Amino acid sequence: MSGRVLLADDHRILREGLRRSLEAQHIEVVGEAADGDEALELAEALRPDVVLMDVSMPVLDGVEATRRIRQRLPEVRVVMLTMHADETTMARAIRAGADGYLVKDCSTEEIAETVRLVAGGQTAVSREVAVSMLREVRSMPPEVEEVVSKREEEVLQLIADGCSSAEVAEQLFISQKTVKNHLASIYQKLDARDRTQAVLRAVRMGIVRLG
Amino acid sequence: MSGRVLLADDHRILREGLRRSLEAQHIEVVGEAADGDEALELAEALRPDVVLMDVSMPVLDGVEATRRIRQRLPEVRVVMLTMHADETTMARAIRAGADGYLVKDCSTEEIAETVRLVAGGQTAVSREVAVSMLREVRSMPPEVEEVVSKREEEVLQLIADGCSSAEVAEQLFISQKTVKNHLASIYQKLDARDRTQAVLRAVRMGIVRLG
DNA sequence: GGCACAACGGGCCGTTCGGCCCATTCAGAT
DNA sequence: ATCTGAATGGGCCGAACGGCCCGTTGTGCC
Repeated sequence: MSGRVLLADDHRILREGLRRSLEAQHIEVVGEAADGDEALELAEALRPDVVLMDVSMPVLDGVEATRRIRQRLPEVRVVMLTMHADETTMARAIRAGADGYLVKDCSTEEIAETVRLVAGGQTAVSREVAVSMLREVRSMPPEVEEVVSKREEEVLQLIADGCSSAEVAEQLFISQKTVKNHLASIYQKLDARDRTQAVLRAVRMGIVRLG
Repeated sequence: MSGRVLLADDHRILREGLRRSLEAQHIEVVGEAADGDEALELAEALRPDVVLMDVSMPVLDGVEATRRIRQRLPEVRVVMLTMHADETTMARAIRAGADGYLVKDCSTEEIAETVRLVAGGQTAVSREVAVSMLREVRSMPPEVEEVVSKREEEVLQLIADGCSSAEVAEQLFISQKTVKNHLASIYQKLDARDRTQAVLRAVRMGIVRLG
C-alpha cells in the first residue's frame, strides 16, 4: 500500500523535487503532468492510486481537473497542493472531490504520510488547512459557492465595474440580449430585482471585488 | 477658572449624576438641556464656558448643535460625550468644532479635568478616543465627509436598501421628481452615471451601510 | 439686501432596463 | 437515449431611469 502516484504541477523543478522526496519515502511516482489536461489524460492511462495536484495550472485548473478525474475515475484519489491555505479555493477543491489538501511548505514526510493515508482510503489535510477549514465552516452557513454560473459572475463583475448592459455585451463579445438573459438569471438566483441590488448582494457574498 | 458648565443630554438621570459629580469637583453647572435645540438656546442665554454635550439627542443631533454653537458663540467651548469611541462620529464632532471628546465610562475626575482644560483653552480627549483618532487619521487621506448632503445620504441609503425611486419618494414623503433630482446631484458628486455606481462608491466611501 | 445652496417640485424626452414569450446548441448527468 | 442546465440569441412592451429645461421656498453667509 505504498501507492502509485501521479504528479501534476506546472513547475518542473517542483515536480522533480517531489519525485525525489516521495521516492526516498518508498513511494512510486508513475508519471508527471504539466497541466490539468495532461493530468486528466495520464490519470486515465496510468490509473494511479493518488494524484498529487497543484491548484493553479495552465490550460485546465487543478480544481477542475480534480472534478473530472473524480468523476470518470472514482477509484483515483486526489491530493491538492497549494501555496497558501486559501479558504475559498480549499472549499472548491473539497467539493470537487479532493481527499487531501496540503500547503506546499509542509515537510516531505507530511506529504508522504498524506499520500499513504489517502491511498488507503483516508482523507487528510495539513494542520494549517485544518485551521482554515474550521473558520470556513463556522462562517459559512449555506453553500455560497456556485450560486451563479461562471459567465454570470463575469457579467456581475463588469456591472460592478461600471458597465452598462451594452458595454458588458461588448466586453464579452455577446449580444445585449444575452447579457439581459444572464442578468435575469442572476436576479432570480440572488433574489434581486435590479442590477443595483444584484451587485450589492454579490459584493456582500464575495462574488465580485470592488475597485 | 473652574468653569461654568452647561449639560446637554436627553437622559435626566445622567444629567443629574454629572451635575453632582462636577459640583463635587467644584465645577459650577449653570444649566441643563434635554435636546440639541435647548442646548443651543441655553448656550446663547447663559454663555457657559463649556457645554458638555451628548452625541445622540432628539430634535437636534449633538454634533449639529455643536456646529451651530461654535458658529454663533465661538467663545463657548464644547466637549462631546459619547457611549463608544466611534471613529466616524468622532471625526464629525471634531470637524463640527468640539474641543473635547469623552467616552461615558471614563471617571468623573477625568471629566472634570477635561472641562477645566477645555475651559482654559486646551483641547482634550479620552485615552480611548486618542487611540481611535490615530486609526482615523492614518486611514483617511482626504476629507471623506460632507461630499453628499444629509438628504442625499438618506436617498443613497434607501437605494442601497433596495428601494426604487418611487419607494424612496414614499419613504421620505417627497415626490419622485425630487428623488431624481437628488440622484442627479449625487451622480455628479460621486462621479457616477447610474444608481448602481453611486451606491457602490457610497459603500466604498462608508457613506452607506449594507445589510 | 443679496448671493449661494439645499430641498422641494413640474414637464419633456430618449434610452435603458426588466419581464415575458420564444428558439438553438452543446455538455454533462441519469 | 433522454433530459437538464448553461450559454447563446430574437422580439415585444411597459415601466423605470437619467438628462435637460425650468420654477419656488427657506436657511445660512457675507
